[in-house]
Amino acid sequence: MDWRGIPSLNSLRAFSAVADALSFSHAGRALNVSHAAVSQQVRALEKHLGATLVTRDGRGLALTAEGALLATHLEDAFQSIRRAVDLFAEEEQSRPLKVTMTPTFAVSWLMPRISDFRLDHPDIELMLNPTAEVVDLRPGDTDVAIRFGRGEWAGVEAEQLLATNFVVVAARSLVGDNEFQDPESLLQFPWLQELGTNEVSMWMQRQGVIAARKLNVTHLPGYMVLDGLRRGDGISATARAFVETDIQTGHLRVLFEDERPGSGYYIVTRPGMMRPPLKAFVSWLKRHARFHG
Amino acid sequence: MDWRGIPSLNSLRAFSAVADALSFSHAGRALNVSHAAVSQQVRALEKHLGATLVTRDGRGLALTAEGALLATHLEDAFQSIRRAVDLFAEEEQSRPLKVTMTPTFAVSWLMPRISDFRLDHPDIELMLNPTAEVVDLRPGDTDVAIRFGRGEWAGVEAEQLLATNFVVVAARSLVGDNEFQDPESLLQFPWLQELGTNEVSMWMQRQGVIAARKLNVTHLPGYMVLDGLRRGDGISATARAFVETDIQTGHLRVLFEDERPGSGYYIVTRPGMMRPPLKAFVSWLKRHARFHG
DNA sequence: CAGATATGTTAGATGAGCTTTCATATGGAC
DNA sequence: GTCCATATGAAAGCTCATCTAACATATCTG
Repeated sequence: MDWRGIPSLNSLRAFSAVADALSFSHAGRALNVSHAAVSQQVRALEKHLGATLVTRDGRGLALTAEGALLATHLEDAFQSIRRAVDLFAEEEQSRPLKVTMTPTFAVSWLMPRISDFRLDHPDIELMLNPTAEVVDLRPGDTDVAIRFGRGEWAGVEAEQLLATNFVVVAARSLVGDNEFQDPESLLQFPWLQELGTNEVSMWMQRQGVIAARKLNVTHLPGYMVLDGLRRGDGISATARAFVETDIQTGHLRVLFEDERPGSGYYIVTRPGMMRPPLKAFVSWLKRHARFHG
Repeated sequence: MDWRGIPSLNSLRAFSAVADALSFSHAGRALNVSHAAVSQQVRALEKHLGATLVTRDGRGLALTAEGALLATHLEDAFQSIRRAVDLFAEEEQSRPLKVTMTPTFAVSWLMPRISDFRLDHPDIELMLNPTAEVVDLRPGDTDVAIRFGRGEWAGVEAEQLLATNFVVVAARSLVGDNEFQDPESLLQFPWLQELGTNEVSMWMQRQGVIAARKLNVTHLPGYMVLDGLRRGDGISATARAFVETDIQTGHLRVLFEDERPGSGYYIVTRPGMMRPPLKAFVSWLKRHARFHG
């Protein structure tokens, strides 16, 4: 595209509005400027093109033959722009909002609240992708991820949604009331872990327990881990917030707790502008985190 | 057309240029601005639309899916504008230049010089309309008129091309060497006058000679009047400049001369901008009036 | 690693485009 | 005709959108 020789777009717009309204005053109102502004723009355009586009006869205007010619083509062009922008906005508005998160978060936090969001924003189509995999936030693909961590990811924006520690918990029915000083002493019990993750063995390694191979781990879909944990099928590691109630009632026991500052679930988005549905979702998340813990 | 909600046209243009060049720097060069200007415009557009349009990765850019969508439609729209402007300019350039003038002026002044104009501007198509009728300068129709008078016409622009008095002349062979003190004494001679005009009787009335009906007038096409005058077929009234040579040689005699300030031939155009071919013609006229009288 | 070539970001300059104001022109109501 | 409502025209001056300048940073190439 060669941009040379094209008159100021604003003057073209002004003229197009004038051709439409056949009045500087009306055109000015349509463009939200004064009649004088429109008049000046049109005169500038006439000067640029070296031709008379409108004839002024006192009150009222008329297009010259040349003006009419230019106007018809310009009208098409500006309507193309209109359409382009409208189409874009519509696309932005209606494209489903893709959210990814861990299955545990989905089951324990998001699903119980999600109908409220659908009620608030019936026009926003949600696509939830609960998966243990860390999904790329590619533009045009996933809009937002909810991840556990300390908010220290490069190249993305992270805002804490839920502050909670990472805990190793088990049903009292499984481990009784014994005190466990040493993580190694937990190797005697069966463990539950989400398919495709290895948080347990990583935690063990962090604690200095090397014998990961000795672990008796049952891998199962993420949404089943908490149920198994409560039933006493095994020990597991999870965010404390999701089992807080069970801990309070004494049904579950906290065996070890990672107390690292900043631990919790984060809203992770691409840097830059958020499209309206994403904005709505993020602010809904934050509102619910404040009110309902 | 509803103009609300459309982002700044300049930012749309900047983005379109970026989408085309896939580089702020190149786009800036194409738009004749700095890379920073383009960058800012695009960022403003992203803010307005609430979406990320381009991803910056160090050196080089890439459009997001949304950006690509918008860009394709915008490209069409801006090319429409391009076409509209180009078409207009072409039309302006190639539409024949319509000129009207009196037949006398055409024969005596314009035709002897016109081939020079065609040589200078072979691309400009000329349409000459030599007629006694006073033609309206309607936009899109007649571009310029050459009229005799004193430059006092309302609603048009008039610039003197040729200063010359209005004279009543006759061949010496017709009227001899007698002195004529009184216009009335000329009634004895035959008169020549252009078809469709009555300048002679109007001149008579201005001189206080009422008996217009007594005039012996031969009406003939304008381009034949001067020839008849020189042959001695009758007295006529005309602009002095066209018969100056005959007067100098003594072949024609000036019987009366209207010495009113400002008398002459005028270039008469519509107020406002002149399209390029008109500009070229007018300046050619003035150049030749200066050099060749 | 140095050099060339991108983009990012900010502060500050500039001018396109605007509003304001007053003058003028026109048409309709009376 | 006069008055009033509603146009455009022209000029002065303001202001904010837009640009440049300058420097920092990132990436590819030789």
